[in-house]
Amino acid sequence: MTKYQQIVEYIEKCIKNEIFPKGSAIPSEQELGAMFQCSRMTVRRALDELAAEGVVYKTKGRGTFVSNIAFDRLYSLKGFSQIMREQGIDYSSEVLIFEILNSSKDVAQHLKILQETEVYCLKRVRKAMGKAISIECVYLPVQEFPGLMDYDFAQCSLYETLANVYGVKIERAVQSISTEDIEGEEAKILFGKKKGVALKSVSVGYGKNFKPVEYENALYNGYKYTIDVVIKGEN
Amino acid sequence: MTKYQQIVEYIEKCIKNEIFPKGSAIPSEQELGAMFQCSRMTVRRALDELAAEGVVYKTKGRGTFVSNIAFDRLYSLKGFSQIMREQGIDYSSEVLIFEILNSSKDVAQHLKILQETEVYCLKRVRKAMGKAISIECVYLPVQEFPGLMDYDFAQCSLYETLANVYGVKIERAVQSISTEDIEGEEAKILFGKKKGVALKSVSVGYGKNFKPVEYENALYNGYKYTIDVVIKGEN
DNA sequence: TAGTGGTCTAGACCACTCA
DNA sequence: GAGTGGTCTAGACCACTAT
Repeated sequence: MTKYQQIVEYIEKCIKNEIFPKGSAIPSEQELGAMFQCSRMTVRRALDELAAEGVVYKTKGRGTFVSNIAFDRLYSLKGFSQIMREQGIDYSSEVLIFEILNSSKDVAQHLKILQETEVYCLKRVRKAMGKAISIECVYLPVQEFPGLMDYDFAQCSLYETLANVYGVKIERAVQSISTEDIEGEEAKILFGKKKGVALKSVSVGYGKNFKPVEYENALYNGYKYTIDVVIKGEN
Repeated sequence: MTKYQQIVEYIEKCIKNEIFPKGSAIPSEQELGAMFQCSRMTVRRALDELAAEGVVYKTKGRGTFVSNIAFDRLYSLKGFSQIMREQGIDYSSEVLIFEILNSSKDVAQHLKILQETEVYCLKRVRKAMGKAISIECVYLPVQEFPGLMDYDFAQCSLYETLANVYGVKIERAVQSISTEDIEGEEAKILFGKKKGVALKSVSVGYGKNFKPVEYENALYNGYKYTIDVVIKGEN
């Protein structure tokens, strides 16, 4: 573990234990440098990281202060399983479709691949406490993830499988949210009715080299579920 | 302008002019240091900023490369006026309510102020090309923004007024998106019907010291309008 | 083996805030 | 005027990638 990571951890711990209470000043860069026997640049590296996360904020000429709000480190980009597990919610997934097909124009465009290229199509119903929350359909290029069909995604987390088995982590995603009239099977699953208005999310997840990894199309019961987002400004 | 900002600008310009094409390696940190007559640390400061924005990505032992996707620098956090202007869309706003009232419990909690504290309530209809897109209701503490009633927010951008007049910039926001049944006046404005299902956005904007600045409650016609979001991972 | 980015040092000068 | 964060230097060693 590097020195600046140690400093980050130390400060996070102090904030959590309220040794550095919310709104208070933390030790100056010089003091921290003395504490950790390191140069000021190393301390700055740590503080800049904490400032980018919103844990602290800096004011020139005054000092560095603990933020009054604790944002989640990464609000979304977690995947359903992780979010549910963290919140201690009893969840499950039901696989409706898992197959290989030739990509449509829409899917190909979003994944930046040629039309008719083979893609996995994984359609699942997400449930929390036994009730359907969303119907989610994910497309991934077969070429990038050979052997994905061996996994049972009623049990496995897709995000975790991509990360652990293929070493691919979603670094960034672009999501568009709208409403959509739905009926038939989907309406029945989400609302228990013949027709309804769903919260629709279309998103593309990008990997390390900013190459599209997954294209996802999800319908939520927007009366029971909200999509939460943290939006960050410059810096 | 600082040196690292000059380097950032130079690289952004080269990428835009395709002097550094997408996917290609940009000059190494040493080379850039020689070009700009500066130390490697200064170059790194510039490259780290570009990497955080997703403009370039770095790989240890290989080099720094131009990303294949260009994300907007700040996707949201712009406010309605700015987004519309950037996209060249003809827009307008109609003020339904602009008054000072004592904050409800809900508003007080989100703004982290005492209940019954005076807040501005600004309710506007947002229109693009003459058609209503959203009904937006913003609450701001009166104490922080004395004299706000002097402005006509049918014409002025709220975000720009906060920034230019009061020096307050929204640095971060948390937004929750869901669906909501609406009827009466609101349904008539958004859908031209007696009833409808709207895309509902509840958000809190935070300023420099992560103090809540504004609490906003908006209803969108989710059939005509989508909420777009960029979600970033760690780093 | 040569080149790259990742980490780190021990200084320096500046603009800013606050008493 | 003392202290703070913002910027910058001119080196250093390391782990990693490529050939």
